[in-house]
Amino acid sequence: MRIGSLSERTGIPRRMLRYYEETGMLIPDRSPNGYREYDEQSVDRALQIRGLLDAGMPTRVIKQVLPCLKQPGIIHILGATPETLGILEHERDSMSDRIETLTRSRDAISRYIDTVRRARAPEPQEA
Amino acid sequence: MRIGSLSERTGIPRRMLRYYEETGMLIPDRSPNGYREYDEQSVDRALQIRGLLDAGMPTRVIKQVLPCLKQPGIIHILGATPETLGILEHERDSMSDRIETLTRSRDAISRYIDTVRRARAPEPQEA
DNA sequence: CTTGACCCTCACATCAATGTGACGGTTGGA
DNA sequence: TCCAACCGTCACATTGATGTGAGGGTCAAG
Repeated sequence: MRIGSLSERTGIPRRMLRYYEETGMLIPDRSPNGYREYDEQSVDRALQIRGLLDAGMPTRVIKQVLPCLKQPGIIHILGATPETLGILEHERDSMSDRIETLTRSRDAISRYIDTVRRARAPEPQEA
Repeated sequence: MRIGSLSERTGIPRRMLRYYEETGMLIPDRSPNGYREYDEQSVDRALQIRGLLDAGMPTRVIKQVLPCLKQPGIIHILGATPETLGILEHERDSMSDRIETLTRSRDAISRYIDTVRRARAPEPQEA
């Protein structure tokens, strides 16, 4: 599919899909006329990128991390230098930290919401 | 304590602590001479802010979310308009999304690391 | 009183992620 | 043929989180 369809299906602006290519995170094929041609997989991949960016992960890291998130067999072990491995481990740990922080905060927010809800609508009210 | 100590104890640059104040996320007292005076609580609070920023949450949102993360009793329900409540719920949901994305990715990375490790350092288990 | 280690504000610089738009090519249908 | 709806690159603008440094107060110890 072309960039417009992918954009529509993912909700990610064209500009950003081009940016993803520029940073090496998501590189599409090219039609003879020069148009970007994305395969079906790109939908998931783009959304994954979107999610990681939203979670504060820089493109530089996403690029390094993405190859591990492929489904079909792990054939790309070859390219794993010890250095890359170290980076990945560090990244895994910092992701765990983020997850913890986010989880703690989210739970606190949830409790807060519940409390307010309970304090506000203990009685049956009429809309 | 003053900004230097807080900076040292949290690892957060002075510049950023001032920025936190500027954005309304962490507002210290002031000594008569104009110096910022932080209380003990500020340590946790600053780290919390740091964590949420790292997790991609913008200051604008952190500012709105922080009041819910206080420990001592929930006396600040009063200021909770239905609008704020809506924002909080939305934020809670988007945090859950981020947590999911991060967790999925982290687990994938972990599996990848394990696989590479195993392929690289054959263990005396079952050859 | 001087010095050194703090602190202040202000303002500009940087960097990554985005927005926006100019200018032009491709293609399919009225 | 011509237009509309796509697509391309290029390049500048913006925004949020930071770095950096200039110019100047505060204060305790020597």
